Amino acid sequence: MSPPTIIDVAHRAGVSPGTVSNALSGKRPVSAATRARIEQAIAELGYAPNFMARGLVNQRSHIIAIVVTEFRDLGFYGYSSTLTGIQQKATKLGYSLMLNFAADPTGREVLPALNGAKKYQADGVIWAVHEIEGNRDWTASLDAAGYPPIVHLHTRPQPHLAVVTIDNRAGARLATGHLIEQGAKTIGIITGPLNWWEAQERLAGWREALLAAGLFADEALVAEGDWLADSGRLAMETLLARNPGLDAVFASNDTMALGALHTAHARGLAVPDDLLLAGFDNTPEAAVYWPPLTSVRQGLRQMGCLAVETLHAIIEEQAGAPPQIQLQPELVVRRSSQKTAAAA
Amino acid sequence: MSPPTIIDVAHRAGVSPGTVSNALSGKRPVSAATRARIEQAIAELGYAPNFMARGLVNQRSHIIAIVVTEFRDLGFYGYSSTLTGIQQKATKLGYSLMLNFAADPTGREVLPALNGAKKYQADGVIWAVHEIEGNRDWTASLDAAGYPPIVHLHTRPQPHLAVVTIDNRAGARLATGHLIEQGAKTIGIITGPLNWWEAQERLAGWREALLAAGLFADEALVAEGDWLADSGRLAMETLLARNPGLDAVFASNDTMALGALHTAHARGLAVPDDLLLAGFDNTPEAAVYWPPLTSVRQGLRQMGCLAVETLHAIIEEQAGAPPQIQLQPELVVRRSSQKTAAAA
DNA sequence: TTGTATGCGTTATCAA
DNA sequence: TTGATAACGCATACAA
Repeated sequence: MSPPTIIDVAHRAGVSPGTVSNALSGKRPVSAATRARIEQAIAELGYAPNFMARGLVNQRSHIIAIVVTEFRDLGFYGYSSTLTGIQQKATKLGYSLMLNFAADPTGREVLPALNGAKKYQADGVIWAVHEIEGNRDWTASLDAAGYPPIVHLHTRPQPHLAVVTIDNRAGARLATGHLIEQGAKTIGIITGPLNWWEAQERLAGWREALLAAGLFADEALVAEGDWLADSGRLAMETLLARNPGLDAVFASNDTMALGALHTAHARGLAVPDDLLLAGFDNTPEAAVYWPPLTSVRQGLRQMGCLAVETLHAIIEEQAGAPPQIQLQPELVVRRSSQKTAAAA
Repeated sequence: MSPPTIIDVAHRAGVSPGTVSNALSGKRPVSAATRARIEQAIAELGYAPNFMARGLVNQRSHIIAIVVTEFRDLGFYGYSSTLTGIQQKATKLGYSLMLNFAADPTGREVLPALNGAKKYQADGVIWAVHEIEGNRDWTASLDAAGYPPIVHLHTRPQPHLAVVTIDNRAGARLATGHLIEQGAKTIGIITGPLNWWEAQERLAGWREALLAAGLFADEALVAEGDWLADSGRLAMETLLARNPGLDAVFASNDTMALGALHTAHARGLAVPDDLLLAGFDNTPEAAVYWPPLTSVRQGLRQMGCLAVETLHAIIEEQAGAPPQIQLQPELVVRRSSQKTAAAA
């Protein structure tokens, strides 16, 4: 009843288990005749290797553990896109993926997730929890020995960590700079939760772009959201109430931009004629918002790929100092930010 | 350098490995004194059990493999929501999650994904690939022996399979019936790709509701989309062109409804005053569309929970005949479908 | 080119 | 209540 083992195959093929192992791995030569007999036996028995046993002796599980946070987070556009990139590269390199969940994104309770990876002897970990306040502090105090190597996503580059991330600040500069070029003078920002590193970076990018253009980054132009659409709706209300001359808004993600559009519609404000708008993420839906939304494209799939490649290099001990990779986003211009464009 | 083993702990605590194992599992009594020494040794060494070794002897990996399809699919609202439910229940029952990808959603090439689960001796599989044409046919011919038990999602109930699914037809009936109640006479539908089972079901539900109300389900009222927003935009164009009297549309998911709204805006059609609209999924964004979208809520998180519970029962051999669970969706009414409602 | 023996970390059986 | 030993399925060093 239990699945066939390498011993069953050996028995049926009339050879020793070691020979079957060699035939499968190709590490030692096996004669064509016996190889054929072995392959036939494998086919007849429906044998498949047991990776737990193999991992036990090899000290190599071929598992990459991905750590994300619970609840809504997986629904964020970012995760699914990143996961796709991770999956593709992982498959190519022969890794399987294990999904672990950190109980609380803001929490320091990282050990359960980390131990989840350790339990199954994961070869490496991709830490995809967004940096929020001190929730990366554990990296400094963790006794790295005894834990698999970790590649960090969505966090600020730090010399002692392997990090693959996106230049959020540059992205925000791109979007805000574009709004300035379109003639906007009073440009508000809807930020993410400001205890998120990425939200801070996007805010900083907005500020940098304004200063570079000689505009004043008034605090009244900053409204904090929580990444969700409804908070974008409210933040837009706030911005409009506080800034009579508001002529453009940069929303720190597309979903909040959708909320901002809602408020604009409700107030009878025409986008882009009365107000320019840009978002961040370039979700597939952004192109179909009304009006279509200018947004910042992050190379999330590529980031996933690079994370796996980086991790693989570390696992294979081909990496020197912890790699620091920062991807540059690009701006996708659509109608929401172009006053002069004719309606389609 | 290698992580501490149970033998190291035993050595340090001055007991035998078996005793340490018993102390950890609680399967045999251990004296308080030795237990204390063992726990101290564990803490000092930072010992964590090796589940691969444990799984090898127990023939129980405590792994549940989830099979989804590549690319965009994970971005669909459904998967992330379902995954959350799966994760919560799995953690509660002591399972870890492994993520496998079926190369092609329409393909019959399921063995790679299934073997991915088998390689790591997964205790069970949650097959979350949407049913498309014959992509479930393999279930009939698969030699179940040698594979872990499977619970199927997003597929039609079938006696020989364990299935947890949602009554898509009832959901579509709910939405369409509501549009009829609101006074609509000529109700179009934007379907998903019609080789998807769920798309067919939602179409059937629309048809049933129309017939029940004595309305004619004209083929001209059916426009096929591909679940993505842009296809909703185009389908809406088609419906408007073909049906001059069109006064309501049921979109088979919210994303396509967003596309439909886009077209309505572009054509200067007011929703809900000129045209009623309803969607399916009740994504978090639907409440912030302009106007807020009436939609069908599926209990996806609950579905994920139930899938794990069902699988667990089968693994523990507490299940009799393959369970067939069908969840009932509910309608969430918002402004897009209510002609009489005052604007908020 | 192939067979034999040992060990990976753990649990279970048996004896003490 | 505890210790010794075998076994899980596989890969490898060594012998043939």
